[in-house]
Amino acid sequence: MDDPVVGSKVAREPAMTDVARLAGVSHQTVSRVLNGHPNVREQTRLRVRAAIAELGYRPNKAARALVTGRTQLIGVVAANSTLYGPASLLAAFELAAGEAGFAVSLKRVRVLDRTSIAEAVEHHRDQRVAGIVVIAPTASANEALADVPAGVPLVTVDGDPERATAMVTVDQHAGAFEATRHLLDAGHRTVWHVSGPPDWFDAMGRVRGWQDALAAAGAEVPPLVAADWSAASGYRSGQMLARMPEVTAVFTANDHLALGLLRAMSERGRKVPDEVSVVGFDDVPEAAYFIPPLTTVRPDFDAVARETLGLLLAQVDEGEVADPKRTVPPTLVSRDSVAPPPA
Amino acid sequence: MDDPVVGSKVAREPAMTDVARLAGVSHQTVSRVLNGHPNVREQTRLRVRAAIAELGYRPNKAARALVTGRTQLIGVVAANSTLYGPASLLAAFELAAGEAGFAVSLKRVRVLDRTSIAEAVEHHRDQRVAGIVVIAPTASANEALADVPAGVPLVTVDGDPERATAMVTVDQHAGAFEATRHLLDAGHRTVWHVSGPPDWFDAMGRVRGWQDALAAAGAEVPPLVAADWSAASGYRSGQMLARMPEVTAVFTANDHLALGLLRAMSERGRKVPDEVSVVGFDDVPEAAYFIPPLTTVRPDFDAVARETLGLLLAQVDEGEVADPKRTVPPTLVSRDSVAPPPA
DNA sequence: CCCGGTAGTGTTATCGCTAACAATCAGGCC
DNA sequence: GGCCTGATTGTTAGCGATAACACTACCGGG
Repeated sequence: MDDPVVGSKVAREPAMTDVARLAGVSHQTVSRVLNGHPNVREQTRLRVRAAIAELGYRPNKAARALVTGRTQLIGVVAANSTLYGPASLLAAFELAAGEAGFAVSLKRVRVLDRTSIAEAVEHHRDQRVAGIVVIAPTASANEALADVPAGVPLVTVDGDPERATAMVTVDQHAGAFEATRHLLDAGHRTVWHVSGPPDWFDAMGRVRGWQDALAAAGAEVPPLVAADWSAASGYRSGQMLARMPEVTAVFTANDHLALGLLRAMSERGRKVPDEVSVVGFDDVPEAAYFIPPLTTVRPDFDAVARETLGLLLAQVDEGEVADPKRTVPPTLVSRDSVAPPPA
Repeated sequence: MDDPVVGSKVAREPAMTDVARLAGVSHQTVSRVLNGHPNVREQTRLRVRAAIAELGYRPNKAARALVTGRTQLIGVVAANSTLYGPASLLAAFELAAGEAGFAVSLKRVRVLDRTSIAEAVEHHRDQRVAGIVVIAPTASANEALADVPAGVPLVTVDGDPERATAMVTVDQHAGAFEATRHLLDAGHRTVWHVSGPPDWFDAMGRVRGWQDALAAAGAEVPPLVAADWSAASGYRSGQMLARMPEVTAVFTANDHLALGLLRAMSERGRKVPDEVSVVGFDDVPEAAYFIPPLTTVRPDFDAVARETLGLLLAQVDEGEVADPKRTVPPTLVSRDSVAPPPA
């Protein structure tokens, strides 16, 4: 007897016709009220609203999507990564999209290769999403985007700055430039760089920013120390750099590399910042509690998210956008890991 | 002239009838092929598949959802947090769901309060999701779940262990118990604990595991040091504990607390692990590169994700599940932050 | 007084799919 | 041969919304 039955049929979710019947109007009028159509008498509108409330009616999005051919859904493709940058970006975007009334359908891929990304994009197209956002920080992801047919609103985040398509990125070059100049300004003759993986655009942008800052200052460009994003590789790089007395300043491509480097320096007895200065990138929440507190570059993920959403919605509404590339400058956060070089 | 037109009508996405016409069958037969219905002749099946491929046909999910009343969508509600635990859980779940053929619709909320969660759940119900997963690690989130009407398949992750509803959690108690016992086994007379925020179930479970391990060993229970999850509060707690010579072993509720604590110990000249042993919780990727490498407890997020998905799908298929609570035990990862107490 | 315009509302067709049932055909059995 | 059975396929009727158009008052102007 617990089954919700009315008469002989099982109760189902109320539909527009149920509301219409209760309010004594046609279902079309209910639709007009729901969509804010102007030509509905105030009194009718109120009756319909009351009926909606009474029945607990909720519009069926599938039906609407079927007839309009659109959804209020944004598809996001991201790597299965908990790296701080991508994860923060994702969270910021989901929040921004949600607050703009869009649902976010997320597809994680194990690897950012052509097949996976193509599949994820197809998956979203199957769902008839309004637009797609791809977090594509690697070269392989970039290639995959070539396969995406035009006509689908699509914004790339953290992708290849050379691409002509719609894209939003953190200004890696400016951040790295500023980090490097900050170290030079402290009096260091040059700055070493521990870089991220070479197939990441973020990493490459930071390398170029570093190089350009050195060049602008007329400083010697030391060999690049290639690593990945992990504390482990930062540690290995640090073990090498710690043995070289001429190394007095290091800019690492992210904070976790810096963490590993700090440990290597500490093990070798090289004091930071007295003997070696270090600047990171990302400003992870715990960076202020490294030993010593880390000077680093903070990207504005909220701004990237807002720009991304704006660009995507502009494409949805207008089809094409004139200048579809946005760059968001990061800021330097100064803490205790930078000092003048030893005399 | 660039518009894709055929005859006098603008080309639209091919529908089932287009496939049917090309294959010389009825649209229903196409539907049967798509849904793997048994009674279709092999030859017909092949003709239909060929037509599908030729047209690049993709089924319209909105139409299917409309008629079946179901979707292949799972709604997830999560806080807008980049804390390692919740973020990893989320990523693992999204991947698992995706590989099981489900799309994930994600709704982030700024705060885990009653209103936000209720709204997020409504949002998902509007979308007619097949089921909902709420990552509800705090007391406030737990309250909000009381408002969710029965009948919607729903699984809580990291929620209140006392709740009777479907839930999957990391076994906080077991992890904390093991961490504490590991320190006692090393010879420490007792173990101090720096806890997470008291409104988090994770934090409370870890506190109880710690207490029970001390009680089981007949060790004295020192006062609890209450903190939040941040390295900052770990640092503050560490500044206090570093001054107390009787403190030789500390279990922190997560790795970032441990990081802050390590820095405070280092500043005060208390050597880890020679004078003070430390165990964390989470096994963040960089924990192996703390100074010293951190012994910690590693939750199995992939297993939690799998259990969650399994439980949710079981509810979708069977309505009710007999024993809807799953606990996933974590494992201790031993590194260099634990040693016997100083003589 | 008739006409056209406009506000407000209803009627009907349609989106693309699945469910239910009907129709057809072949083979086996009496 | 006629009938039953099962495999295969087609026909029809919705699902719940929007779009297009039709209809009814009511208004003012000629």
